[in-house]
Amino acid sequence: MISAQLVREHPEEVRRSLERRRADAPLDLAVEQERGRREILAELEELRAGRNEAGRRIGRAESDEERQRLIAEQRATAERIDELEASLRDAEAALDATLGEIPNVVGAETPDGDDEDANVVVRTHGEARAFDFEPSPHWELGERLGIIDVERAAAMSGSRMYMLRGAGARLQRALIGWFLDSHHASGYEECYVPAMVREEAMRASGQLPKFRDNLYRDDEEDYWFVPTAEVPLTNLHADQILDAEALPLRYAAHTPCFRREKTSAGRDVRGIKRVHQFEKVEMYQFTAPEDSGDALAEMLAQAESLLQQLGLHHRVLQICSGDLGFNAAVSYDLEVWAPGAREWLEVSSVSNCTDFQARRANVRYRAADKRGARFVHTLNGSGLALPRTLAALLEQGQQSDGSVVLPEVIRERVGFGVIEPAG
RNA sequence: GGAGGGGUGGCCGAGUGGAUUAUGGCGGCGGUCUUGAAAACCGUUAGGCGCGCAAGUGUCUCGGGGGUUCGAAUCCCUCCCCCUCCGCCA
Repeated sequence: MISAQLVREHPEEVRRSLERRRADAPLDLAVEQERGRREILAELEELRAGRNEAGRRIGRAESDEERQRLIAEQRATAERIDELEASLRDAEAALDATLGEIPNVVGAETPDGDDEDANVVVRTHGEARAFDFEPSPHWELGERLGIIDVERAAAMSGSRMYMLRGAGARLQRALIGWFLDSHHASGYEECYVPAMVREEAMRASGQLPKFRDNLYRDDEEDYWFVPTAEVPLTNLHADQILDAEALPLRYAAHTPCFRREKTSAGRDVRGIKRVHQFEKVEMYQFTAPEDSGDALAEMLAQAESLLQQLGLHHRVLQICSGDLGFNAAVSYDLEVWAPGAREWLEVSSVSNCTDFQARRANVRYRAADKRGARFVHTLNGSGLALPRTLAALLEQGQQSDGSVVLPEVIRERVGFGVIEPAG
């Protein structure tokens, strides 16, 4: 959520940001609602001050008659205060809802552009391997090797579900452990977190109300299934004031991620690229505002190093203004090459959300020598999403004999170096 | 699932309708004293929103929300969390 203060004092800055995003949002309405809220507040506070003063006099009243007279005087005021309090509640709720429709202010370093075609390839690592045979897509490889079973998963759970078996399941588990160990070694505190959270927590991280359509929830109780570990990690410090010396706080967590994918019906239905349930390791940081730029670069490098060590051909994209996520001011995507499917797969998105998410979650910090509390900056980055990483490993590592050779770095951990075709 | 007890400032803890601008203690910070420190004593000790150039000033916050009342930490409703006991359970 952007601040009401920004809307009031620098609406032109927000307007420019919306133009850069090629997005429409009710900025003018927010400006108007913000002004209306203040008008109500001014009258209300004046009446409250009068009431408090009258209360003191009533308490000190020497005779019962005087007390009754003073009380009678207050009746009309009390009614007006009730009215104004109701108006204020409505006005604040309306303003909050309107502000909730406005995306984060685009970062200065984010390149301008209409849509994903304008994203900038910052760098590419490795080269597409030359095959002396026709490389297969991962869904064919997975089935042939007996390690991805879409059919049996669909039988029990429907489309966009999959299961891993044998070497596939073992490889995924090894990767998750290795990712977490890498982040731990780089100073990220490993966390095991709830994958089900309250509605309030979904609001704090900004999933609600805007992205309701993509979330699963329990039918009877107030539990929502997280679409990413970003949700619980954001909430880790919700409503707290942190010590400046404690920043940056860096966390990593592995969770299942649940997504309805309602808005992408029909897209990416083959394979395990877009599914309702998948595993992901997520990195997260809370930083002082002045440090979030460096933290973004560090987090991006951390995610990239995993792909480099895995020897996967990949590229780094800087997301342009028109393709930027709602919460983000600056984002980079990491895409790995899938030679069988002949497409780039997004395995990580690393974003600086500045104070946008921190304001919703109410995460602040206080510098030792300064008064007051300011919102922290939050950053999140996948490190990494498992199904697509797995798909790229299979497609890039496939051999003419149908086997898949695994990268050196993961062999000891997974316990084998080659996945052989099933008998 | 059943029965009961709780939630007050950084921490502990008093307060059960008005003089509370939340008693008191601990901790933190500043000061007096001291060669220095301790002790003692004195002072200070949050956040949000509004008005104001500022100094200030008003208002809200006693787990969250709503209500009763001229007035709520205090009474009522509701939700959340913690603790004890019983049942069930990996």
